[in-house]
Formats: sequence, C-alpha cells, structure tokens
Amino acid sequence: MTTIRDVAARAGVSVATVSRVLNGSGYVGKDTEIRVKKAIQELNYRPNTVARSLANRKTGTIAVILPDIMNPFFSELARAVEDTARDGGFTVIFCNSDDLGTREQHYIEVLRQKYIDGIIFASNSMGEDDIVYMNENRIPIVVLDRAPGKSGCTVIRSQNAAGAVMAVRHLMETGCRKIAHIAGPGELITAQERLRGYRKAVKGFTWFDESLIVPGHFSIRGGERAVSGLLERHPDVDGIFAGNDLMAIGALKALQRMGRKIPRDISLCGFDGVEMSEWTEPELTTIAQPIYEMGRKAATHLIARIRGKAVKEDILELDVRLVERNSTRRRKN
Amino acid sequence: MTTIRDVAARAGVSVATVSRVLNGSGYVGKDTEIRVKKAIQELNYRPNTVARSLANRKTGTIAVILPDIMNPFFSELARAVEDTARDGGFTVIFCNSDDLGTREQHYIEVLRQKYIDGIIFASNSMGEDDIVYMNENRIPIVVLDRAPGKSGCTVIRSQNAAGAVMAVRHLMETGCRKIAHIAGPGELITAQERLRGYRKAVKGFTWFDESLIVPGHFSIRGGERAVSGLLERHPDVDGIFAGNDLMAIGALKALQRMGRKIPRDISLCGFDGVEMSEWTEPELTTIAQPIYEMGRKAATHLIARIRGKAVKEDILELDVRLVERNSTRRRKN
DNA sequence: GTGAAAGCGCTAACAC
DNA sequence: GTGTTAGCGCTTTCAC
Repeated sequence: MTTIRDVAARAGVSVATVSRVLNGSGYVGKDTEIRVKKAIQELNYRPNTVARSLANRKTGTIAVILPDIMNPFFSELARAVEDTARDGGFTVIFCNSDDLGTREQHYIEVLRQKYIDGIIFASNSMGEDDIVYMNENRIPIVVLDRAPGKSGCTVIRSQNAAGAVMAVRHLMETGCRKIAHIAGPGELITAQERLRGYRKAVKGFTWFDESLIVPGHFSIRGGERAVSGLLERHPDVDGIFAGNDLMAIGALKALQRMGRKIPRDISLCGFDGVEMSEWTEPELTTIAQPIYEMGRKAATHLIARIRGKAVKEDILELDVRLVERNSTRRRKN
Repeated sequence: MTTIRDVAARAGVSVATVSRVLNGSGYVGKDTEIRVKKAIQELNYRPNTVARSLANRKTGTIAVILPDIMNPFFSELARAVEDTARDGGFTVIFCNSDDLGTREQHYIEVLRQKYIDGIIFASNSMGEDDIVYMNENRIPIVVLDRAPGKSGCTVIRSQNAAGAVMAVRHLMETGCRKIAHIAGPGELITAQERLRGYRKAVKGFTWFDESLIVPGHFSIRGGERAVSGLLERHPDVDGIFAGNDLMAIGALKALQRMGRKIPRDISLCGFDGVEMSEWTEPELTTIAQPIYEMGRKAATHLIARIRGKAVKEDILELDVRLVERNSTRRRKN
C-alpha cells in the first residue's frame, strides 16, 4: 500500500505539496507539480478515500432508502440515482426498508455513523421527526412523495391527484360508464392523493358509489385480489383505474382469467408508467410519472446541497402524462 | 458531535478503556464497564465508523457490480445481497455497469480506494485479470456465472446446460415437434451454456436445423425481434426455448400480436424464473434458477471471506428446476 | 485492569 | 511556492 508519504519522498517534496497537487488546491510550482505527478504515476499511487473522509468529513457516498429494490418503480428510481451520482463522483448505498419503521431507523443510524454525505428517502413511512433528526445532524436529504412539508428539505413529488383525474376522464372519454378505483394503502400519501383525484373526477355522477373504491396493496397480488370482489358487487363495471401499474397488471391478469376481454369488456388504466407496463398484452394505458427524471432530480438536488450550493428548500412537483395504449379503448375522433 | 474522548472524560477513564468496552476486547473491570456504558448512554454517543475504518482497515461495506439494477434478475439478486449483508452488519453499494468494461474498471478502482471490504461481481464482462487484481489487493470477491476458473475466488453458478436440456425435453414431452432457441449474447457464458444444452437436447433429430437458433439480447426487445424472422423461416415451429425470461416475454408478446395462441399454436419456455414470469398471461413456463438463494450465498461467502474464515475456493453450482405453467401444454399422463 | 501514546493516511492552517 | 505540524476519531501495543 503506497501512501502520500511515499509519493512525497520519491518526488522529494513534502506531503502537503503532494496533497496540493492531488486536490488542485493552493499554489504549486509547475515543475514540482510535474515531479509529483510523475511519482504518483510511477508508484501507481491512489489516495486512500477513508483517510480523506476522516480529514474532511466527506465520504463521497450517498444513500437511497426505498421500500424494495425489486419493485420496478424503485429499481428505475435507483438506477437514475446511481447514474447521476456516478457522474458527480459519488457512490451509492441502497437500503430496502420494506416500509418498516424500525428498519428505517436502523439505516438512518448506520448511515449517520458512516458519515454518509446525504440521503434520498423514497421510503414512505419516513416520519417528520426523522427529517428533523437529519437536519440536526446536518445531513442533507431529499424526500420523495411527501406532502409539501414545513421541514427544511427538498421534496420531489408528482401530480398524483391531477393524474388520477386524467385517468378517470380518459376512461370516460373512451366510453366507460362506471369506473372503479383500486386504491393503494391508505398510509401512503401517493395513494391518498390518487384516491382524491378519483373522487374529484367521479363526483356528481349518479353511477358513483363508495363501494366502487376497493383497497389494494400496490402489488400485483393486490390488484388480483381486488378485482374479484369488485366484480361481484358491480358486474357492470366497465372501467378500472388502478392506483399503480403493479395493481393494474394484477387486475389485468385476474380479469383475463375470468374471461373478460380488455379493453372490450373493461378498460384498465394504471399509474406510474413503469417499463413493465409495456410488457403486458394488451399494453397498459397508464398515467406515467417521470420516474427516471425524479431520481435524477433527487440526486442532483442532493448533491447540490452536499456541495453547499444554496438550494431553495423547495417542492419540485413534476408533471405526469397520459400514455394511451391498448388496455383502454381508442378515443373516437 | 460527541467523540470517544468525551465519553472517556465523562466516565473518568481513558479512551483506550472506552474503546475496549465498545469492542468487547481486552479486560475491563465490571464496574468501569458500567460507568462507561452509562456515559455512552447519557451522551448518546455513536462511534465514528470512518475513523474506525481508518484504524482497522475494515469499512463494513461491500459492493455489488451488476449490469443493470432494472433487470429483474439483478434486482432480485441485489435484494438478496442486501438482506444478507444487513444481517451481517454490512452496508451495500451498488454499481450499474451496463456490461461496459470501462465502467467496471472505474468501479473497481473507486471501490478499492474506498477500502470496500469485498465485492460481488455479477457483471459478465468482468475479466480474469480483474480477479487477479483484486487478489493482489487482497479484496475478497465472489463472482457469479463464470466458468469454473483457476483464479482464487468463489464462483456461484447454476446448471445452465442441464437446465436447457430440461427445457427442450419438456417441450418435446408436451408435444412439440420443432423447437427453436432464442439465444442470449454470445459473449455471456450463461448464454453459451444454455445454447450448448439446447444443442445437446436437439442433437440427432431430423427436424433440427442451425437456423432454428436465433440471436437475441437477454431483453424484452431481443425476444420480440427474434420471433418474426424465425417464423418467416420456420412457419411450422411449435416450440420455443428462450435463453432467459425477458426474451420469452418479448417473444410471447410478439407471437400474441401475430395472432398465435400460446400454448395452443406454439409453446414457450423461458429461463431464470424471475418473479415477472408469473405476471404474463399465460404465465410463463420457465427453468427457474434460485436467484435469491444465489444472492444470499454470494453474500454469505463473501462475508465469510472478509471475516477471514477459511473458505475453500470453490465453485457453488446450484440446481435449476422446471416450473411448469401455462405457456407450455400440459403433459399427457 | 487501565492508561499513554503511536499510528491509520490525509487535509489544512500556519510559518518561512 | 513549499514544508511543518496539528488534527480527523478510533484502535492497539506496551507499560505500569
């Protein structure tokens, strides 16, 4: 293991000088710089990041806490975060919380001890007090999908309610007369907002009934389960807006097994726009969030904060868009 | 930020003693231990992991280098690794290589500088020399899906060739008379082995022809593309063995769009057993690898090596199994 | 049993 | 411009 001292010796200078050329800080004579670089080259010297971190309290590492990397939404998000982090010279640690509070606490503690430079919270049960804790410890954070909070941190969200309205409107415009909603878990703000959008869009229609809202789990199984009960109560449902794509895919499967043709008998619209929504047959109409973009923005903002750039502690609300595919009927022109 | 010195002061002992109780190393009087613990408690002291790492050259961090976290095979693998690492008190960094050699080199260098404790290589273009390099730097590694190598490191693999044979046999047993293979990229050992298995299984059958082997890309698109050319050349194909599940799903989509009924007209068998293979309609028959298990084993072995346990530098070859679902016809009993 | 002190490898005042 | 040196916070000999 060659150290900065070895390089200094070989170049006939002090460690301070080597450190200077390494970091491009302070003044270094042109010729000495060359000597040092040569020595570095010859010794194939690589600075020890840990020592560096200890000295200047920066680890060049950020973390992303998410419910489950196997969920395609989060793997796309993670991918975006890593790509962006890499470009910025950062490395990323990932943590699967399964939305377990205890696990999140565990990670927060471990990451703090590791002098992590910043954290992206995409895990939903992350509480207000956690944010306060991070602030106290001066660890920059970016939070996804949270209510416009008071606490000082960037929040990245998308237009869940507006998207839900778009979904329902689209279903109506393509001929649906009775539209159900498979809702995500009530604790999650995204689920709440999408439900709110659904309610807003169906308000006033005589066919609407509370029992058209069925609870799901933001998972394939959740969508599958929701469907059977729904069709028993409302055999005449001809449109379903699922709270996310996984549930929509589950619903699609279940409906197909029950012999319903999609979209002939029932139209189906998801939410999220995960890549997988193109892989079903028929491909899924969905309200797409700019997932990769969200991850990129989250990482960019976090890094800006880490670098001490004055970032207004703001809410970034990204647009969603309707992606018309074949699980809903074509608009009549 | 409270340090070990603060704790020492408060407990009226030296930092060495505090360190001892922290690590449970050396002798510490029962009563002093209690005093120290009390001080730790009261100050809510948490040791600084970076300083610790510098002192003892262990970071408690491992890395996993994989092609793309968005690929469901790798996200399941990553999940397994993280779960296992967490249990062992480790934290995990993930790196998307896109199978780019330059990117892999970059990561290897960065990770080395970070004093990472060990690396799991699931990125396929990782070369023999990289392994040698890691050995030289005494960084324990575990490699996935590589040929039984000479170099000293654990290799985790599954029975690709045998699995391919199972796939083809299954297709034949369920009535297929002409079976094609959509192969993965030739550089990848897994693709090579599965192709070898296919060849072995179809050898001697008069219907076999080299043009029944079509190249794909281990991606959905790869499967989609492969199908059209194949059916032009061989309209009478009635069975397809795809080199992985993604390609099988792509093939399924393409076939369904072309109006072919699966499995009535054509049977389809994939490889990998990613969770997603249950999400299609019909659900995919596939040769399942124990993906989670592979990740778990990889992490377990790596950690054992890190801890200096004498691990025989061995090859772990895991079993695959046929998962019969509805993209192939039922066996006639 | 416990403490003093020398590192681990690097950065950043401060002095020259 | 360059060198000296005191940390960063912890571990670990080696004395006592």
